[in-house]
Amino acid sequence: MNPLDAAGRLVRDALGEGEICGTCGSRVAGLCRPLDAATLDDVLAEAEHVTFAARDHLFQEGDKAGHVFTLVTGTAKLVRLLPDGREQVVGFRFAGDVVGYTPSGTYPFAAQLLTAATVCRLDRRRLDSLMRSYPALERRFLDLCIQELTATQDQLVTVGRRTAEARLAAFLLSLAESGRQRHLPGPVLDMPMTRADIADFLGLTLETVSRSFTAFRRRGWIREPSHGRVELLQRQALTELIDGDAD
Amino acid sequence: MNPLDAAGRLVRDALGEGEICGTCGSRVAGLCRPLDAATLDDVLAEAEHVTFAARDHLFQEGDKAGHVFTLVTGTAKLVRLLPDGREQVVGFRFAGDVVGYTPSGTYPFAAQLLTAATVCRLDRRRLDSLMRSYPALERRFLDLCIQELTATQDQLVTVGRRTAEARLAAFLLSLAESGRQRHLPGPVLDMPMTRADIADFLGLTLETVSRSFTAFRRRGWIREPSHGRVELLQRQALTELIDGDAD
DNA sequence: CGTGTTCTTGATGATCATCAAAGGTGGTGG
DNA sequence: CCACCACCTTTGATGATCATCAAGAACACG
Repeated sequence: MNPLDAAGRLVRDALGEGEICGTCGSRVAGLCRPLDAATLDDVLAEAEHVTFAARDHLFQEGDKAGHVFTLVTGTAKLVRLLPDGREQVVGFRFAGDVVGYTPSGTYPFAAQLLTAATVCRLDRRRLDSLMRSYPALERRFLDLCIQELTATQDQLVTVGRRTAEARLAAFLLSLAESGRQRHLPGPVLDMPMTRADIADFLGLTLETVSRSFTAFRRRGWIREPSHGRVELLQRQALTELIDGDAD
Repeated sequence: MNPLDAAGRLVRDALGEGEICGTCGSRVAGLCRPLDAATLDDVLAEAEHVTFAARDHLFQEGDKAGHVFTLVTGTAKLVRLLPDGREQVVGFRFAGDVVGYTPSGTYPFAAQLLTAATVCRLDRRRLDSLMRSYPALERRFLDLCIQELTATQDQLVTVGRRTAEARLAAFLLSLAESGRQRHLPGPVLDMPMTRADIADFLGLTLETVSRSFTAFRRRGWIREPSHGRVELLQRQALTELIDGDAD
């Protein structure tokens, strides 16, 4: 299970890819797909299409949960804050993923963009009434949520029981899996997150992450052709590190 | 958020407590409450009432997900296995909690009992057809799942960013919160898990957990009147450890 | 071209894992 | 009822992993 994007991916897979959104001209949000054409129009009339700059927040932890977002382009991190100001990244979200659905009144984490992005934003009350009309939509969210729960449990295993290098290996492989799920071809992966973001995701310091990257590079396991990109040259080695370095 | 039992607790809170199950004579499973009397009878006719011994498994990781369980009495741990045989405990479940709902075909983790237990077991297909008839039931599961997701994210923060003692403090406080939610009065908490179970939950070794318990005892923060019980004498100190020791 | 951010690398030390052994507790059967 | 045994817990000694502190290099951006 891929801790990075199981949630969004599930919707995407279940709903099909590559659809063109009648309203915003980009790939249809995972949310809309199970609706018939008339209702789809209805929903999309309500959905706003907004652009954000890198580092903007879609919402802060504790904000009133007024919207559900779908990333059309760009990447975001989901962050929980600690009392002392440090952060734990609880997940990353990519183009096509749904962000910010919660039945409670406030968001339990912040969503901050790593890149400039365009999002489809749907009013929360509108979605709730849609869910009442279309139980299939609710079912979709349940499936999505359980996938995400499973992914978070996987991440708990990684953070709780693996060495620094094994954690990074798990991260890189999940990043590759995430790209594969989005049908992104080619061996080179986009990696818009900084070493600090990765460290906050893996429960490490940025120095340790950097050293692990260096180690992988020196061993010829990965290549970084440019800033923000990686290529996995020895997946087998990364996999063995995860399975074996656990003891 | 309490990582121990948010899932079960939510259902319990939403559905009320202390109901007597017409079929099994014990507190009604959270699942059944939103149903009208006729349907409730219908469901309970299908539910089996089973007893297990301590250390029995309700199911193993990867088993076909044939049933949903509600703990009537007893405590269970939810466990993911690593390739080398070590475990990560992803949660604990107490009387009244629901265990083992997953939309996928197999359980993503094992559920092993810490104590002897009685459970209400409901066939998965039966539940699915019920959910089709009663969207409110599905909604219940969605709320429950998001609560559990939030709890798991909290646990990720604890395991990823806190010291050994702060992790144990967080565990003890969540145990107390869990007892409070179940309306268990009195200052002394049941703690049926071993040091090894706690270690596997917190991403530590059992020795480190034991040393932290000893440290708390010496400082007068906790008391263990007997095996399997704790009393928190200085919650304030435990809370400050969590908030402050994070840096 | 300069400035701020990110990344790398090194030196040092703290936290926690590991290895080891002994004391405690509960359960079982003689 | 006692004794034995398995399991759990505690405590100590040692060392590895990773955090911290520090400084310089590479890079992006204006």
